[in-house]
Amino acid sequence: MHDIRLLRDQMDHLREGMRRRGKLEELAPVLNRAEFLEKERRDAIRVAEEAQARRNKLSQEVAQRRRNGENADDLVAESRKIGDELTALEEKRAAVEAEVQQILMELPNLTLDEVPAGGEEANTILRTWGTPRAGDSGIAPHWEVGERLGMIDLPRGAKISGSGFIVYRGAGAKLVRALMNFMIDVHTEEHGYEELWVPLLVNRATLTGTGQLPKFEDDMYAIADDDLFLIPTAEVPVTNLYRDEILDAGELPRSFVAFSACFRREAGSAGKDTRGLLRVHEFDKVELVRYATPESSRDELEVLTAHAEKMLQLLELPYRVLRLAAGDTGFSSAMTYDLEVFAPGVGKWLEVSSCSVFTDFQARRANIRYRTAPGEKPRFVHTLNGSALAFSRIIAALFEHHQQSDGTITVPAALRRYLGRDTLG
RNA sequence: GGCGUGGUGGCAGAGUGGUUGAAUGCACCGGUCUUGAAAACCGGCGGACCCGAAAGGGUCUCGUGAGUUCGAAUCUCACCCGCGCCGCCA
Repeated sequence: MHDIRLLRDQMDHLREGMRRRGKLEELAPVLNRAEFLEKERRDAIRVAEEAQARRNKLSQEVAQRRRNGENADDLVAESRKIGDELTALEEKRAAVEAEVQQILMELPNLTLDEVPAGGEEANTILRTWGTPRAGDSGIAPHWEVGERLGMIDLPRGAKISGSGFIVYRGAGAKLVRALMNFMIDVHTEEHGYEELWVPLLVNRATLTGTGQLPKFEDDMYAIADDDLFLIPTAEVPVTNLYRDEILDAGELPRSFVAFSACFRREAGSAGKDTRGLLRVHEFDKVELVRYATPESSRDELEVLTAHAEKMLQLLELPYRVLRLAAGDTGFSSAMTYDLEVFAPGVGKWLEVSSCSVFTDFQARRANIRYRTAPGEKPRFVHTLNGSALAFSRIIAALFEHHQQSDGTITVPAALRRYLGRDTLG
């Protein structure tokens, strides 16, 4: 969420930000409305507070007179009149505030200056690591390998839950467990992250904090009876860990790693990547989250991204790093790098990580602050997160990139001790 | 799920309708003292918002939201959360 003060003195900045995301046309009327409402809001506050101040004074005089045994009926009558005024003023203030708040909650974050304007076509490849295998060299797609080797069972996943739900079995199931331990171990032991294990069901306040609500309710699985939602990513519970708290400057930066299942309805994506493991409703992921100061957050994005890249290097999977253009950058993010790994069986680059800095956008929503020094005013922290990594697509890439001509799969060295073998199949 | 009980500032803990944003203690910050530190003493010390160039002034905030009242931390109702016991349960 943006600072409401932007509506007073930085409307141009706000409009420019929306333009870079390609949303100005859509949002211009909303921005104008918000600018007007913010003026109304402050006006209503001022008038109401003046009335309240008058009433408070009268109440004290009433108390004073009563103590002296004097009559105060006239003051009481006047005070009551102010009370009626206040009720009306409050109503107006609440209505205006609710509307401006609603608008503010649904405006995407401003991207950093270095983020190019434009949509997906304006994304740029920053660097590539490793050598992708040719996509036409007879490499079987991961679902064929997985089924042939008895490691994934898509028909039964569909039977149990529906399409887009996977059953891993045998060495495939163990691979999931191995990936989890491997990734968490590297991040805790080599990158200094604190390990967390978090709830998969969260409440509305939590989802509002990270930006999924109110705008993206339809993208999530909901438990209506309890007003809870299945998390789309561990970012949600982890970032909200310190919601409504004030940290000491000495505690920053803080970094957390958490494994979780992730649930996505993928509303509106019917027909895309329907085969195999590429786009599913439930997948597993190891997520990194960092809390940083505003001064360091930009640099921390590089650190975070390097940590995610490290995992791909250890898994010996060729990948490329994309700088997303403003229009392709997520709602809450100010700048995002996507990591894409090449899967030669399907001949596609697969997004396996998205590393973002959110500036104070999430922190303001979630009210996560820190104090630079004792006695100083609290400031909002900056939050970052990135997948490191998303399992199902990584498994697809492992099955395809490390596929041998005899149909077996070579296990990357770093993963062998977790899996207990160096070949699958 | 049932019954009971409780939610006050960073923590502990007073306060049951009127100068209470809130005693007191601890913690924290500044100062005096000290070679230095500790102790002692003095002072300060929640957050959000509005007006203002600033100085400063004002409003809100005692789990959340409604209500009673001229006036609510204090009274009423609903909800949320904690704790205890019972029930159920991986």
